[in-house]
Amino acid sequence: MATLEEIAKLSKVSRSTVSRIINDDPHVNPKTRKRALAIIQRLNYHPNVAARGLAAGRTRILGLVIPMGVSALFADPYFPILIQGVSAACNAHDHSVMLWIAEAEYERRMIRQILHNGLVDGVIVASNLLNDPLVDALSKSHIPFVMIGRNPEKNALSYVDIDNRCSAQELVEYMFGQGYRRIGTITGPKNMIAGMDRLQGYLDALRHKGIDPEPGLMVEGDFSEASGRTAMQRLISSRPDAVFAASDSMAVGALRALRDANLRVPQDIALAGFDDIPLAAHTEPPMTTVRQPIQRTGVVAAETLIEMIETPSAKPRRIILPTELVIRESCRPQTILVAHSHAQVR
Amino acid sequence: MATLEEIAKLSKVSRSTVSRIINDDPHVNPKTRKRALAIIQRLNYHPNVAARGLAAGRTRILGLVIPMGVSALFADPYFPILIQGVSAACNAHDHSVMLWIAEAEYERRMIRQILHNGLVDGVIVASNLLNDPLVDALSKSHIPFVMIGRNPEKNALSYVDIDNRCSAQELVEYMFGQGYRRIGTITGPKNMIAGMDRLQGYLDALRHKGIDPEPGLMVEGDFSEASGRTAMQRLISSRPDAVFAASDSMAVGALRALRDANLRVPQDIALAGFDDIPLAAHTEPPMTTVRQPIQRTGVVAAETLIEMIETPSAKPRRIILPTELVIRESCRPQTILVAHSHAQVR
DNA sequence: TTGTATAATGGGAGCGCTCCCATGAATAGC
DNA sequence: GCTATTCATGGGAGCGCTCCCATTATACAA
Repeated sequence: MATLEEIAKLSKVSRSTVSRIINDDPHVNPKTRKRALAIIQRLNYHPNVAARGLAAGRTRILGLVIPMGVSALFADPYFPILIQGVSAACNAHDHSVMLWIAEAEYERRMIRQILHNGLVDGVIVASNLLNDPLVDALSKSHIPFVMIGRNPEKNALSYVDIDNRCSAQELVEYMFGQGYRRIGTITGPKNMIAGMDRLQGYLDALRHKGIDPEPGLMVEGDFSEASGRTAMQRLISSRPDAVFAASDSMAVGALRALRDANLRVPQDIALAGFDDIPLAAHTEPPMTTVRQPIQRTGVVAAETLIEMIETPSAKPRRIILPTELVIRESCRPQTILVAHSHAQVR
Repeated sequence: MATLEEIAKLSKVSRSTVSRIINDDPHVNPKTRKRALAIIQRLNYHPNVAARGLAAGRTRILGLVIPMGVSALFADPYFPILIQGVSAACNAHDHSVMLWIAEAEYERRMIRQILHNGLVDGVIVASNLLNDPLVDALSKSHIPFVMIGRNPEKNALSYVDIDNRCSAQELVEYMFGQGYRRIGTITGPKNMIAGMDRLQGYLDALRHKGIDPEPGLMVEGDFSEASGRTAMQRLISSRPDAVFAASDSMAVGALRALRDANLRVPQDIALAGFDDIPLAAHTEPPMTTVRQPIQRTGVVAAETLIEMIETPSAKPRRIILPTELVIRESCRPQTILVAHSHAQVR
């Protein structure tokens, strides 16, 4: 494995000059640069990342932390797509990504490691939990980081998010617009911000319509398909004419519960989800939902973080990405049902 | 951020002694060790990974490379679960994982980076392509690596895999045992080893039964749901009484095609898949399939790699993990159909 | 010509660690 | 009691880079 010094010797210049060349320093004679570059190419030289990190304090590595309360989280394609976005952006900006899947068991050690081993230039925290100890530790440190999903208690931190509340409100108002009146909801878990925001959006829509929320029409789930199914089974007795599930996975579960109960969608009970996972377009009937730009979220988070690392400034960056209401057949009065329309509003 | 030297000063010993302590070297007086350990704890000291990597040539970081021909690969939960397995094993063995999602666009640069930047101690390659240039490059280097899925052309390399061929054969023979006679197959793509092996298993089962393969009963897919659907549409005209799809995702697509054609499963055409993704248990009817231990594959790959790094030896490790035939309702003659049985053989 | 910017380059120091060798103290063997 | 042996520890060198300062070469104005 070649070193700077070897390249220097072969190109008959000093170590320093070669260093300037590989770091795109303008203070190098073009002829010298060209000559050295040829040698670099020929020897397939790549600077040693560890040495670079040690000397410059910069590694071009971003940390990505994914929570892992339940391993079932990976049944949902959200995190895989997010990871892919982060990775793509890192590739494009010549960075690498270090992945930590946070198992509670190793959490404390992992936090210490992330904070103190000096390997990553910054961290993306895809934890949407309230009170994440990693976020606390990180904000006390000087390491740049961005969260995926904002935290209402820590509004002074950088984040990339969507407007869960407004998006949910918009969807539920669309459902009202379709003529549904008794709209129930399957919520996300209480300790997850996104879930609570979507519930707020649902409540906003009801209030707007002058309708009092009914406890029997609001059942808690945990974003999983299984929980959606159970929740729907309980909801049926309250006789809603439509149900808004706070995630597509739960909506799919709900769909199954309705099929088991021999109820037709949307004729007997209409259904809508949230996320627009790939499956949502292929359920029977296809699911009306809110598309959130998952991959884009990853890309923007990585790019924002790199920017923060390169041009440090005190002020946190708060980014809200737009969502899109996706209208399909699961939530449409029978009379205007057209086969597989993919019209989208907003 | 504390350094070794600082810890040394505070504990009134030398840098070397502290280094021995954090590396569990036995040649240290227990009292000295205890004293220094207290300081280390108090200052929350963690050795700098870059410095360590530079000095010792070992970083305790494993690289994980995932191919990314189609971004749709992530719709399938295979890779997420694999990643999780690798990550879990790394956590347990105090290693970290560097994730590279190989986009063709950056492939060459990525290969160089992996090989030459000296950051990872070893690499796990989850590419099941024939002729992966990364595998070529890696085998010319001295970097330890293991492949997920073996490569028939490079049998001298280390890998973790399942026996795709035998598992497929066993499944198809089970289908014959259920009384089906005209069994078709939807294969994986031609350049993927796992797909070709499963096709071989199908052919083995036919030969065993003395049945000549029929071109019209073998249609190529690409492991995706969409391709399964298309393939099934073409298969229908050949009038099979059962179809073996080389992945559950394709089986799900096939199921949709059959539903569209108003054919019942398993009464009109029986269906079986491969992988046992979570969805397979929840299709209508639930899917008969072969369960492969995906997470376990990741764990074993990581552990094997760590072992290879720690005790280098010339000989490659080849590991085949067991699979399990999972019998559900999609492939069972109507007469013996019982609701939601989860019996499993082998 | 002399002086003074400016460009191009070289070399030392040092990032935080590990590894090796040297040293001194304690213990054992005769 | 004196030399071997073991144990505990210290300090130098060096991993491959970046950063800073010094030096030399070149250009341009006075």
